[in-house]
Amino acid sequence: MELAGCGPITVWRRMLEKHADLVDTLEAKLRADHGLTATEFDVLINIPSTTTIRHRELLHQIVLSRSALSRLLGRLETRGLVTQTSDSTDQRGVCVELTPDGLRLKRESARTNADIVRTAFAGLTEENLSVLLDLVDQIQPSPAEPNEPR
Amino acid sequence: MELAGCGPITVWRRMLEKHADLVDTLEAKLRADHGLTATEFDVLINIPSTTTIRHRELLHQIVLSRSALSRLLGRLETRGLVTQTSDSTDQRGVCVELTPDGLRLKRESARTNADIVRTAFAGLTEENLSVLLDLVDQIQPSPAEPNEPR
DNA sequence: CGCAACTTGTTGCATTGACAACAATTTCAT
DNA sequence: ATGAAATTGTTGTCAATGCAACAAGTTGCG
Repeated sequence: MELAGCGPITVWRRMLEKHADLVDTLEAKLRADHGLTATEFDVLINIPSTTTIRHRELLHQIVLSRSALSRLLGRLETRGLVTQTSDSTDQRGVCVELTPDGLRLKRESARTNADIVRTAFAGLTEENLSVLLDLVDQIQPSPAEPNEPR
Repeated sequence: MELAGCGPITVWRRMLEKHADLVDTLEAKLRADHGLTATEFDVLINIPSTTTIRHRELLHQIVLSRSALSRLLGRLETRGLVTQTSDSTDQRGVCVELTPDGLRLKRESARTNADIVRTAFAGLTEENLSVLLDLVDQIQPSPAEPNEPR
């Protein structure tokens, strides 16, 4: 039997709630202040400021299908936030680069994001943060076993 | 300046990663073992086992638009997991009830879900869980201020 | 009563995402 | 070299979601 409110399921549920709350707050602010969805923000943040990056690389850093990324970058290009050029060393590849507008938006939205996160965590001391990080690291999801014994 | 790897942004990023990992694991298993999406699972879990519930009530407990809930319940009904009947005391309302199949699926999927969560948290002691819960509760997202000073 | 305002659920429409199929290119084994 | 296999990105198609508009029912104020 588990102590009142301290079983893993309870903790997980609470984490889910907090996660949803904070993500909602972040998405609302990014949308309102910068016209960005969470996914667009993630992509923007992962495009280097001073060089290009290939779709392939971006895919490793964010959670999105290739097709979704492809179309999302198309939208960003239409909005003038990035440019896409063929990789000269590998004709299959597409290099993405921030435009000046895109770079500005990246910086501004990153600041917005960081401000909100800092505010949310404002009640925790350095020590708290350190302990929290340590505990979170001890959560170990089994990595979705790919074995399907047919 | 923040200590190496202990700023709120770092902690938040790590929490995002763990969250995504665990959610992925849960979704994969629910899908594979029970043919349920995460949303369907959430809905199923929130339908009482021995009585009916109205759409309105369900909406308070899960994160979904009315239209999405309406259609999702339609799907569950088609699959024979729930029945929907008009509320006799309020003709606007729709009462949802689990079928025997739905009840069984609710129980089985809840067990699957709990097993995975428990496994993921297996490395944490009771004390750890308690501390983690406490720290998580101290995270306070500003509730997406609804003031739009036009 | 009687009509306006609210509540509740459904439907039309647009957006976004994943998966599968595809085309173009590169890599690798022979 | 040469053809098979792998990589990379795009496009077709479909499922799921949210918003707006709507229909039906309820409530409340006069």
